Amino acid sequence: MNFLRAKGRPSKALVTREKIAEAALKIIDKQGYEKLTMARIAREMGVGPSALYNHVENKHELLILVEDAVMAQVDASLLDAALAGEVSVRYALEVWARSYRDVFARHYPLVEVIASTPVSGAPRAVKMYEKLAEVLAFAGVESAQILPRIIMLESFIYGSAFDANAPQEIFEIPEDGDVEVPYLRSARAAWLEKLSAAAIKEHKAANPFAEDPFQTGLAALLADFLPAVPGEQPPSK
Amino acid sequence: MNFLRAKGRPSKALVTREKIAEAALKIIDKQGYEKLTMARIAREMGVGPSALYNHVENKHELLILVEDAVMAQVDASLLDAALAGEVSVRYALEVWARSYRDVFARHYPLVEVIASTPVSGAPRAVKMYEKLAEVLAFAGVESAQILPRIIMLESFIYGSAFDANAPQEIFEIPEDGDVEVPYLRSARAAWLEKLSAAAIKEHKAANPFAEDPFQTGLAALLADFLPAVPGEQPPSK
DNA sequence: ACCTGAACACCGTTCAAGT
DNA sequence: ACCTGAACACCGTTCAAGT
Repeated sequence: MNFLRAKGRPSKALVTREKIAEAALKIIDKQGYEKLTMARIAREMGVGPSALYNHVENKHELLILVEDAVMAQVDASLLDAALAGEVSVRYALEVWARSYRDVFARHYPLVEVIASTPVSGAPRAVKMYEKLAEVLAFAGVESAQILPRIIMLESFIYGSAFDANAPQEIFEIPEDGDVEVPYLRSARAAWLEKLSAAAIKEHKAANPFAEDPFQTGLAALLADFLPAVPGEQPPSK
Repeated sequence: MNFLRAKGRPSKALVTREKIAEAALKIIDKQGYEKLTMARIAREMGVGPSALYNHVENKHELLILVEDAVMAQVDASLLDAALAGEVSVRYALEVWARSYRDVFARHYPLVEVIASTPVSGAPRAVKMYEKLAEVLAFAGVESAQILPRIIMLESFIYGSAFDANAPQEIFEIPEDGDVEVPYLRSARAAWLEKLSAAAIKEHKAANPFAEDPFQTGLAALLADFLPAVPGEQPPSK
């Protein structure tokens, strides 16, 4: 692979777990997840593919490394602000959730990894969950309810990350179809008309159709376990 | 591959799209998604792998076939009952959503396929969406709100399907870790204690921890856009 | 301990040849 | 139109050899 380096152990380690995550993220950003192969990651680092196996057990473990790095991109700064009493818990969780969804919309192949792997392998993910648990406790959520509320929010966020990646035409039905779908067709037309007026041109998410479902759902889930804040305006619908 | 059959076109087609989906589901049920390869599907049908390419463009298109077959396993019978006025829309959607989640918890690798592929390629999925749109219209949801409410529910269902597959120990943190996570640890302990009393032994879902987040979240999302039914008891928390 | 380089058992997919 | 069978360009992973 590398024609300049002799065989055998180099005087200084060429590969580290941090450098692997870094190289992987570079490839993901530039070429996408389909191109994320052991060979490409190794090439990006200037070593042979087998060199990676001195630092990770297999590709799944490598993806956990990437997951943890991606987790650190989530904006959890308002969670601290909420603990300091500077913003409401409701608002802090809304901003956090939106950032979480946006980050994993770009990295949706990792959702399966996070959802199926013990968090303990991803220290920065653990840190985020710890902060979240603290915020919910601070907000008065009873102890046994903290984890199920976090999981509830996360489930919605993960699903919404997928939805944000959906093509705009996902609910488009060709006219010539042999089945009649009048309700679906008119529902889509009505929504499209409403959207084209406002949200499409600003398209906050990748998919403008993803905005309302996420915003409305998030507000409903938060309202369910957070006490209403007096003087705060209710989420606009 | 098959040593008994001569080359060339057989008198009767050996492969059809229906048979492909059938063979794929058989493999998924018995060996799981990791083992779902073109070669194995072909082998199950007694043909060579390349024979499949006369019926599907590529593996992704094959997965859409599977998706559509799996969609048909979702229990949508109560949606009809709701339209007939036999049960409340709320209850019908709850049963539908639970079935949907259970089915795709078993088939979570398909979630990415559904979420990223136009529904028009999956006729049975279209049928389900049409029925859903009709039910929401029947319940008085305004036209432009029907599709965003469906997507909102679906996002939560997909995320919950992943969560149902999570290992029980996903939030377990080893004692010897170098980071302190007191809030997360006590939140987990409190929930575990509450759960072990009741839900663990009956474990409706694969993962008993998935039950409360799903039930509570679903109720909150439904309550947000369905008018309260007088005389119906509110969802127990 | 940590690299190289060859090798292995698979993947999905293509395509000429055949009826 | 629809199959076979050989082939291709990859995959992730293993392991002896080397320092």
